Amino acid sequence: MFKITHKSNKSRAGILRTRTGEYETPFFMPVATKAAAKYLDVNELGEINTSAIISNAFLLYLKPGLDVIKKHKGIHNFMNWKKCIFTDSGGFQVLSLNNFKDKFSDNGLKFKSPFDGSLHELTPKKVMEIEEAIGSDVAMCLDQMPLYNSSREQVEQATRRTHLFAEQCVKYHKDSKQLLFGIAQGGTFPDLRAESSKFISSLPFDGIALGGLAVGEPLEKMKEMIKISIENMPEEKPKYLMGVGSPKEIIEAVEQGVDIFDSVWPTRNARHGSLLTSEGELDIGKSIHKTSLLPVDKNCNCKVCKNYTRAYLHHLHKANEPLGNKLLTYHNLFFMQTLMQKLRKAIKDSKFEELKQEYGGF
RNA sequence: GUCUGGAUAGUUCAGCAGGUAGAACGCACGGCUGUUAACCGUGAAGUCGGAGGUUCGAGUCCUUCUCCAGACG
Repeated sequence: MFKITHKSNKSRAGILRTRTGEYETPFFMPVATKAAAKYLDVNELGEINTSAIISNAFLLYLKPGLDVIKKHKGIHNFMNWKKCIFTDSGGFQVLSLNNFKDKFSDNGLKFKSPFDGSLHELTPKKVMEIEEAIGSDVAMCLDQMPLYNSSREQVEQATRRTHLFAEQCVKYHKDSKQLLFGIAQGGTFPDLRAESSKFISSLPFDGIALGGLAVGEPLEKMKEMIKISIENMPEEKPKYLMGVGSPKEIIEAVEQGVDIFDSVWPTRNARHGSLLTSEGELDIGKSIHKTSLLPVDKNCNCKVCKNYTRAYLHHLHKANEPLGNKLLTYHNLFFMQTLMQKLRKAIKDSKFEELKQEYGGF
């Protein structure tokens, strides 16, 4: 299901085969939590060379509910995206949003639905059933992510529990056509990271995720954790760095051997006016762009840069026009997918250093 | 010409038992990373139309002037 086709130092290019096809790595997944990438439809995602997206099993289970998705024979038909879909378990939401009133235990977690107040329990078994019903290409295990700056004891507990959940996810995952990825935790404690990476690697997962990073720690710390994680994972498995990220972080991680990414960073930043360009970030909301006839990025070939001025995009952004969010999101994701394409090529051509130079503005 | 209302941050306005000013937007600068978020945070910016007066103290009360809006002539 995963084949490494090229290597350049520690970075690699490969092919991930799932139920819907073969996808070249490294790749970046736009986040479509509720089966929708905010402001873009599936045609536009395709247009910019997206091969995979990630949705959220937990939120789809609450809304619209599994019966609706089953009626479509799975999420691919439901949202009309026929390429790769990962589903995240929902542990992240319950943990990071305090209005979910979470209650983690070794059995899983109990929570109140924010939509109708109904009580639910997410156990590893239940999460596997949900993800199988949704029919994603890749299911992620239920895990518990410790927040940044948690004490060693808290990280130890979350990691231990994550391991417990991982074993049960393996046990209860039945759909042989769906890949299952485990998630390593360990916070920013090197020994816990190493231990968790080893443990998750010992289970028969199709891929391994590095969880609990990009949660506020400095870049150097994150790099250190990635290094330790990768060293303690088998080379042949695909590695997925969850929640990352910015161009700089992705380049650093690919250099260390990470294959898969997802993040809200480019899309949320787009909505907030922060655009990715060949010269670094550009804040379209600043008044210096108010009358600018320049494109966002003269070196970008996306339809936004080809057709609209900074002044127009500035206007849409300041006027809170939905079209502004759409165009800015489109541009940022185009930038990300172009970056991933270049990374794949650079690995194949052994030109990673040159590429890193090219993106020096970040 | 008379009457009435108004003149407070770049803009639109709030403030009024008289105790040396606030909001929103704008501006500047940060932030955003497994998304229930077209968001969050910080900051700069006003001799309260001018001149007098009453008062310990006036954006707030009185007089007068200027300008704006409306009504009546």
